[in-house]
Amino acid sequence: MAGDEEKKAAAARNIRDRLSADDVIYSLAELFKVFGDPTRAKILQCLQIKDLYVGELADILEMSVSAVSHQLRVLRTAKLVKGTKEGKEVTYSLDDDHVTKILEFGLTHVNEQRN
Amino acid sequence: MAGDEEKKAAAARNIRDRLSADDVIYSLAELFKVFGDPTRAKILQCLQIKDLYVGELADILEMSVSAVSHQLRVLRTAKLVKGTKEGKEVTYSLDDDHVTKILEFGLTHVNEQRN
DNA sequence: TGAACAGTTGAAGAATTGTTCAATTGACGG
DNA sequence: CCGTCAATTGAACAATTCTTCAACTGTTCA
Repeated sequence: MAGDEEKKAAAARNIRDRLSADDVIYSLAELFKVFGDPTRAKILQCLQIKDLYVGELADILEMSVSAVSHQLRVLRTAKLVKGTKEGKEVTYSLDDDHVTKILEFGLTHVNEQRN
Repeated sequence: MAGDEEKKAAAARNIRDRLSADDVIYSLAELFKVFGDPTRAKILQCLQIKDLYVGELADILEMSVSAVSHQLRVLRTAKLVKGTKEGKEVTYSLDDDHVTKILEFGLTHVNEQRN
């Protein structure tokens, strides 16, 4: 059949047009990528409990201050946390209402998966 | 002060003990990592619309069948999609109630961030 | 001023990731 | 059985990621 390829292409276009715009998808993936690292997930969990400064986070996670700081930069760039300088220390806190919900949701999923 | 270091360590331990167990955190990060790639996010969105077989997905995403298949393997491993062989074709569908909600949630977040 | 401390930054290296290409498996029709 | 089509797989490669180390900025306090 001759128009077969065209039909397939039209069907593909139909679905493709219903997806989110490319830049939205990229932002979405970017967001999830930030959550997709154990260190960052832990940092976010810590900050759910209370605001903390970098040295404290390093102690809790048993990691170098430098490593923690690098990850905090990623979280800052994603606007998920913010740091405010207080004297020598920089205290970090969650900067986004969604963080808690997203983590919660993921945890629910993971726990259910575990049965 | 001598007991200062000990106090800090105790405080750190206190917070650390309230975090999710390490393997839970790892699973959590692993889950988000799967969502953290544009191609996979698109595949999931496609399968939200309707079940599709590999060739169709390749057409929609304008990618090679091989590339799509590799990503489907990742999604399968994460138990987010499942494939069922029907003749020569393998039809894929979402295998998890949470997928839609997680994507939805992420999209809401991304859209709000955009203002 | 300068020593000590908190944090950030950049370069470097190992490890992981996503795509491509070629080879392979498995199902179907002649 | 053979050729074809759909899909999976493994090796290879470039690109990205995460941690470490060393150097640096900036603040405090003596």
